[in-house]
Amino acid sequence: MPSTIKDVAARAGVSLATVSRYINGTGKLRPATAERVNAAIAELGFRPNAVGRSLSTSHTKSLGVVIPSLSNPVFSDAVSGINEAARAEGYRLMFTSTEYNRAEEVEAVSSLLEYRVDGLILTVADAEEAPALDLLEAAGVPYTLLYNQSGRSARPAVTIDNVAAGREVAQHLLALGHQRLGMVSGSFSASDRAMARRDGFTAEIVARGFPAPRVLEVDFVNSEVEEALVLLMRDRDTAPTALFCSNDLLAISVIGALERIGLNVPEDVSVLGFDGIAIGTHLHPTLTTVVQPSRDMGQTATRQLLACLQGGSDPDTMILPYRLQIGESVGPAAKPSPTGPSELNQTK
Amino acid sequence: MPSTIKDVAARAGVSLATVSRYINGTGKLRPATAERVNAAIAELGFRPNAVGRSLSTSHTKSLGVVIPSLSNPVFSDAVSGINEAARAEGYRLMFTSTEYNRAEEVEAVSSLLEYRVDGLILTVADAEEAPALDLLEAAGVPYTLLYNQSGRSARPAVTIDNVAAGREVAQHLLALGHQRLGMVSGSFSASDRAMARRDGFTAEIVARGFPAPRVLEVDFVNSEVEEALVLLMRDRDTAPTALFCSNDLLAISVIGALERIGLNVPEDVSVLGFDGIAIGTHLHPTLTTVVQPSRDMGQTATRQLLACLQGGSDPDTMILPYRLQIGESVGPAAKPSPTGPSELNQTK
DNA sequence: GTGAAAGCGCTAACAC
DNA sequence: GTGTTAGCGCTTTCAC
Repeated sequence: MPSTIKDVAARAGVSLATVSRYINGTGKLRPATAERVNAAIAELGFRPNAVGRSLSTSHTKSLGVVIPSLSNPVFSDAVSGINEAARAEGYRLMFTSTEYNRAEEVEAVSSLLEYRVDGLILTVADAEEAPALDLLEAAGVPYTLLYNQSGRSARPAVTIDNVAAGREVAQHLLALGHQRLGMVSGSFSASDRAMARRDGFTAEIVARGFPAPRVLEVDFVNSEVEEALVLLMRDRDTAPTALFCSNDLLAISVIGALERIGLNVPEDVSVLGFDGIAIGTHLHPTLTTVVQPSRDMGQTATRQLLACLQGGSDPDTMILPYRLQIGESVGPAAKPSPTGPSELNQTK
Repeated sequence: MPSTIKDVAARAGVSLATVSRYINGTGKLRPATAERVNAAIAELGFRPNAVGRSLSTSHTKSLGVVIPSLSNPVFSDAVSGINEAARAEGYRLMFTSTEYNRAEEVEAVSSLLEYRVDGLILTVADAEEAPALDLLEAAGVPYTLLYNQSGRSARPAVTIDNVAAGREVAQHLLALGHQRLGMVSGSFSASDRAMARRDGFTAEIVARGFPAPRVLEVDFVNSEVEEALVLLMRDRDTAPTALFCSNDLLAISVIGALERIGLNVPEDVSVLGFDGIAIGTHLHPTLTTVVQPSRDMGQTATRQLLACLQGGSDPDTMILPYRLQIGESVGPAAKPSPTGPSELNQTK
């Protein structure tokens, strides 16, 4: 139904090739010709068909984006950055969220490959074990990982040093006098970065001669978080005095659950998050967290990928800086109460 | 570089048409033939080129999505819903966020039109005055608005009744004894729904014989919010005792600013938000807000649009239910303090 | 400076 | 059942 280059050519009394040249600015047109073409285009409301062009040029000027979820601001911020950087270079985004479903990863990538995106940016569950990435490599389509901890597999990624961040979190907590530390994480199998944070955290604690942290792996459902926490915190004399959460959303859940079971943050337990989502500074207590430059990471990944598309080289891994942001949710270790441990769940 | 149908045909010793039929399941193949084709596809790692198919069929199985920003959970939730519903029907998403920039709206739509998306879902600044939509209509590409208050222009939309919601907010506040009400909104020119909420809010208040609310229109920058609030709240005897914010993100800013200038929520001022973003229930005080079924709205819009694509009919407007959710950020009107108005900014 | 024509990968008549 | 062929809308040699 929309008009084609052919219609424009007929109307302007020139050939297809001339119209094409006019549109793409390739080759010089006599001013008079250009004017006639221009007029024809305007009169017809002609809009070049990118599908035809893509078939002909074998590139689509579009990028695939695959992320686990949009509900976490960490990802939506990154996508904002991707969007901005892509648009600046005239690229469109084909977007998919997998909802943390690994099977979706390969389905999404397959589909994006059929659409012949020029490159992709993605966050997968586990960069070491990702059929979706193998697919991409087999297809020879450039991509760059975002957030993923691409360990020994050496896959191109824009990320932070999650292990170092985990260590720094441990140091911070230890420096505040906490001796019994714990970690609460979402499913490790859905997040290689959570694993890396745990590894750094644990390593540092052990290296300093403290007992390895108790690690709670929870399915991200509120009720389950609360249940698990009741168990973990039952005996205040042995329970952790500080909890490192693998991400801010989880930290927020944890703080809520803790308060519901009668524990105050940070007086009774300190809670530290990860990601640095904007809302963290508006909470009470404000979140202490490791902030990742999400938007910037998205932009960087995109620019890098785009550079490779023009240049031909393959993307490299880039480690961006993180920053420990001090909030109110972490305090100094409480001195053991002289009157003995306080009771939990006094409501009953 | 990737293999084509032709390669597969050659390898399987059949014609292009046969391979095409196999892929699309159109027409019957002799089992033996099907097997050979299947083997050839596997051996070659063949993946059909959607660009070629689109050119041939003149549909792309892709939907355009244009929203103002991903930073507001209201939009990222909607996009999640869109993503889910689209994927269920085998459609891909071409995504753009305009960052509340109206010029971007038409640029995004133009570009999406070039890519020949089969339909679009979008939230524009103002549905009454949107060149981007005129473009779409001229092109005859089906679309449906999301969140927009498509007033007399009768453009197809999936939304809630923002006017009624505004009225209900007013009733709620009035019922709690508040007599001087205020509203804080982002730029009205960037949000027809904010206008509608204000209109309903104001109309109800005036209809009940109370003075029209003071309306603050702020550019969404924290410092500006605080400044404006200082002015508005200077004289506690005449200042509003309850503030209706046009969205939750703004409400959160407002609560923060209020506390910074020494006013407690809800003791000194009640604050009511709009949208029902998930984080609202984790704040202190928890947000009282009008919740929109964002994810559901995204899904509904998508399903409706998709139905039209198959059916041929044009999308209709659907008004979904909203729900006033009571939180702690709104309390009963404070009795005038017997000792006179409290001082502001006592910190200095 | 401009035109003619081949071809990008696929689908859909239309034959056989 | 399966093959042939003509496009879909565009870009791009290669002539002129």
